[in-house]
Amino acid sequence: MAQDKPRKRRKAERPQEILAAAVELFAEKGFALTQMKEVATRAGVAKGTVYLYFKTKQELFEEIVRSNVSPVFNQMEQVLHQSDSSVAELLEKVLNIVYRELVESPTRRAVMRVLIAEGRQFPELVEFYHREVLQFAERLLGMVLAAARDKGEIRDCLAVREPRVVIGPAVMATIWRMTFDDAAPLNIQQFMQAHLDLVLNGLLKPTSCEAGENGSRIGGGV
Amino acid sequence: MAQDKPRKRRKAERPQEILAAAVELFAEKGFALTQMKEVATRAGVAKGTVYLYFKTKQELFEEIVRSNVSPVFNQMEQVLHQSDSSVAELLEKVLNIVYRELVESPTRRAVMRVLIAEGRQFPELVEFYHREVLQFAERLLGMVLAAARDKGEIRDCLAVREPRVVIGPAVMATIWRMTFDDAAPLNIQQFMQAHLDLVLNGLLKPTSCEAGENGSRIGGGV
DNA sequence: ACTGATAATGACCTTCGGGTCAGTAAAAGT
DNA sequence: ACTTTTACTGACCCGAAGGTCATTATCAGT
Repeated sequence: MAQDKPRKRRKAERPQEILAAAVELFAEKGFALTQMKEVATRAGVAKGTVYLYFKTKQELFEEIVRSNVSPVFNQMEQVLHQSDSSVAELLEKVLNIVYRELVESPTRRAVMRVLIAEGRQFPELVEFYHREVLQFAERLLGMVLAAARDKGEIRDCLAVREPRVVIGPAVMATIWRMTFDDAAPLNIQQFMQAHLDLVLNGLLKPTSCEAGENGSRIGGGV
Repeated sequence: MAQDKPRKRRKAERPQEILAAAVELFAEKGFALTQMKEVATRAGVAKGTVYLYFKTKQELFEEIVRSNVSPVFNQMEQVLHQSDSSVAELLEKVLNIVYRELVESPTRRAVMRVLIAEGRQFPELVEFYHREVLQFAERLLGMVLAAARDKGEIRDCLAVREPRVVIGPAVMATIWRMTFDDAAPLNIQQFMQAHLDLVLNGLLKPTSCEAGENGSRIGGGV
C-alpha cells in the first residue's frame, strides 16, 4: 500500500500527462465535479505539482479547449477544396469527419459538454469556441451549400442560409452519447446514414414528373 | 436596509414559489452553482424554510423534472390523432409544439441542460426523463412516420426507423440557445422553417421525371 | 387575552475542495 | 563528495455551501 513511489523529475512530459488526465476526468464528471486531487493522482503526481504547470483549474480547462480546436478543420478544409465532387459526396465526407472527430471523440465531447453545462462560468471561452469552431464550421458548410446551389445541384432552400440545421442531428448525437447512451445506446453508423439520407433527400417521395418545383411540398425555398 | 419584513405563514403557496425560484436559478446557473440560500431569497423565505418542503437540493430538482414531464405530450398526442392530415401538416404541427414547448421554454431548457450537464449525479432521473419524455416522443414520431410510409406519402428511408434524426435540429437549437445565443443569436422562426423544409424535401433538387426512385440520390432507403 | 400548535427563521455546524508553501529529494554544477 | 538548484510533495489553510435546530413569530381555537 504505502509503497512511496520513487519521485521523478520530468518537467517536459508533465503538462501533457496532466492535460490527458484532466480531459478524461472532465469527460467523465464535468468541470465542477472533477477534483484537482484526482487529476493529479491520475497523472501520477501530487496535487501541488499540477499547480506548478497550471495556475488554476479554469486555466487547465482553457488549455484543453485551445489545444483541441484546429485539428478537425485541417481535414475538413482539405476535403472541401476538392470542389469537383458532387455535394452528395462532399457532404458524406464532411459528415464522416464530423461524426468521427466530434461525436465519437471523447475529448471533444468533453469540451462540448463542459461548455454546454458550465459555460456561464467562462463566457470568454464560450465565445472563443464559438468563433474558432462553430462559426468556422458554419461558414465552411455554408460555402459548400451556396456553391452547390449556384451549380444547380441543390434547391435554393432556407437550409443553405442556415447550415446549422444541416448538422443539427450530429449535435444531437453528441448530446445523446454524453447523456442517454446508457438508457438507449445510439448506433452511430446507422444514425449517420439516416442523417445523410434525410438531409440529401428529405422524407417526401420525389414529386412525380409534372409540376417540377411544387406539388405536395411545403415550406419551400427562401 | 434592515427592514425586517413581516413573516407570513403560507404553507399552501410555499412549495410552488420555491419551485419557481429554483427553476429560474437552475436555468441561469445550473445545478451545482445554484445555492439553496439564493433559492430561498428569491422565493422570499429563509433557507431553513426551503428544507421544510424539500428534503435536499436534489429532491428539489427531481420535483421540477417530474412536474414538467406530461403537459407537452398531451398536446402532441391530440395533434397526432388527427390522422387525416398529411405528414407535411402533421410534422409542421409537431415541430411547432416542440419549438414552442422545448426550445423556447426556459423551464424545459433548464431541465435539459442540467440533465446533460450534471446527469451523472442522478442516473435514475436521467433514466426517468429518457423513458417519460424522449422515448415517448421517439415512439410517437416513429408511429407517424411509419404510418405515412405505409400510406405511401414518404420514402421508406432510414429516418423512419430512426426518428431522432428528424428532431435533431430542434435539439441543437435548444443547446444553442442555452450556450451560444449571446455569441450568435438564433432566429427560431427562421430556423424552424429551414428545419421543416429540409426534413421534408431534402437538399437535392427533385429528380427529373424518369428513373423515379434513383438518380443522383445516394444513401437511400433501408 | 391566552395558549397550544406549527410555520418560519438564521446562526451554526460540518464537510469538501481549490489553492498554498515550507520542506524534501532528485538532478546538475564544480 | 558537496553544494546549488529546482521539480516535486502533501499537510495545511480557508472560504463556500449543504444541511440542522433551538428559538421566534404567527395564527386558530377558546
